[in-house]
Amino acid sequence: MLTLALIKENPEDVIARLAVKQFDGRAAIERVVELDKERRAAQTLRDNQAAELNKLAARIGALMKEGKKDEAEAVKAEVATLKENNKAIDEKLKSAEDEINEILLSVPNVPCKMVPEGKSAADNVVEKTGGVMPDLPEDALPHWDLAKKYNIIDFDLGVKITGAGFPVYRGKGARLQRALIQFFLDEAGKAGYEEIEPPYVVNEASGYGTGQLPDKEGQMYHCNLDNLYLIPTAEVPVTNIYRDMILDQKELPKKNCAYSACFRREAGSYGKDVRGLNRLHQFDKVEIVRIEKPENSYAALEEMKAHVQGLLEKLELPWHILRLCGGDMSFTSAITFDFEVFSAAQKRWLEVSSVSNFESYQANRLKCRYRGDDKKTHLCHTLNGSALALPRIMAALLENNQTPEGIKIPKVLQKYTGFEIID
RNA sequence: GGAGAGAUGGCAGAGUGGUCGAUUGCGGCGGUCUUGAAAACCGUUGAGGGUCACACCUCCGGGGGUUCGAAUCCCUCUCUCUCCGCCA
Repeated sequence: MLTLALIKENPEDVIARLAVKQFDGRAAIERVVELDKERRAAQTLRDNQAAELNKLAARIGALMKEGKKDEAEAVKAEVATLKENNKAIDEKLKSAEDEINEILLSVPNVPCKMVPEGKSAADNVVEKTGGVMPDLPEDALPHWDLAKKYNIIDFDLGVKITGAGFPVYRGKGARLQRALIQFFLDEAGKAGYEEIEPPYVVNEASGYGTGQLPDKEGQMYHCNLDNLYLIPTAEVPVTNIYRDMILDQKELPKKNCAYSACFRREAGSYGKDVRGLNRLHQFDKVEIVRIEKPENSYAALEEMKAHVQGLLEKLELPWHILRLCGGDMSFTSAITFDFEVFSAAQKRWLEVSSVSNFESYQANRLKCRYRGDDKKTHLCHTLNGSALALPRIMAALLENNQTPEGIKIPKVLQKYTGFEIID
């Protein structure tokens, strides 16, 4: 959530920046500023009364020791009236605090200055393009047909076992999945990211920490009996490693990577977007997560983008980078770059990575701080990115590399797959 | 699933109603000594709110209660650990 300090410092600027995200925050921000004034006034009052009560209590203690019971009783009466007054102030204080908190949880992160205006995905800006477009014949097959032809992914079997969106990979398909995971983890390791194997199920506190709760509650699978959530991304458990921590600045940056299966309910999805591997309820992903000092977070973001770009180049896929416009960004992000690859038989760009800087928005919820040169605590910046999500990479690889002989495996993966072609 | 124990500052671990925000040890930081380091010794070291800065206030798993006064007593919830059972 946003910090009160940022809001108080320049409410109009916050409102203006929220507008870039197509969020009308005027009422909320103005209310928070007002409530904060009320809260502080009430707090001062209450603190003073508490100080008074503390003194009286100490005096009663002293009087009791001296055996002056009557005097003590008189002071007790005084305390009783003071306490009556406190109740009203306490309630006011608590309701102001609660309301501030509630509002702050409902206000998204402000986009940074580099985020372009825009309402929807149509307004995203293509920032960079690379790779070579494959030249496929007219009768090239989409990946769901290829999956069937070579018997490497069975969607119907997944429906039988679980439901739509839970494909079964088999044979060389399963092997290719494992190869991709291994390749992505190895590359992240080489780039200095410590590998983590996190739990795939998290508690409520972790859901709040990274911002999935309360606003995206319906997107996560929930185990009612234990009140635990299936992770929609490894970002959640990995970032929550740093919840409620004060790091020494010497420990920063923290660079972690993690493979995990990801579970998403994708409520409300429909149509051609969900065909084949394009949108699943369970998929595999390698995620990179960084905890940074604020002054370094944008340099870190560029490093992460370069890392993802490098992966796509090694996989020899045609790619481009989108700078998301305000209206298409997620709730918690300050800036997001999406990487898409071109899936040549579908003739579509598919999102395979999303790299974001959350600045202090997540850190504020996580209470992830570091101690600076001034010996004081400051909020860290958190960042994460997919490096990479598997299904759409798989889709593009299958479609783009299809030949009459079979599907060619990119060179860089061959040592992981142990085969050069799926036939 | 059954039985028991526990939750205190970065960690370990005292503290059972009145200067306890908390003894002590380790760790961290600063210093003395040393060519340097280690050892030893001295000092310092929780977080949040509040203030220009102090003062002051809150926090000993969460919530509620008793009391003039609670880390300490009561209720409740959550979590952790140990043993038994089941099991990869």
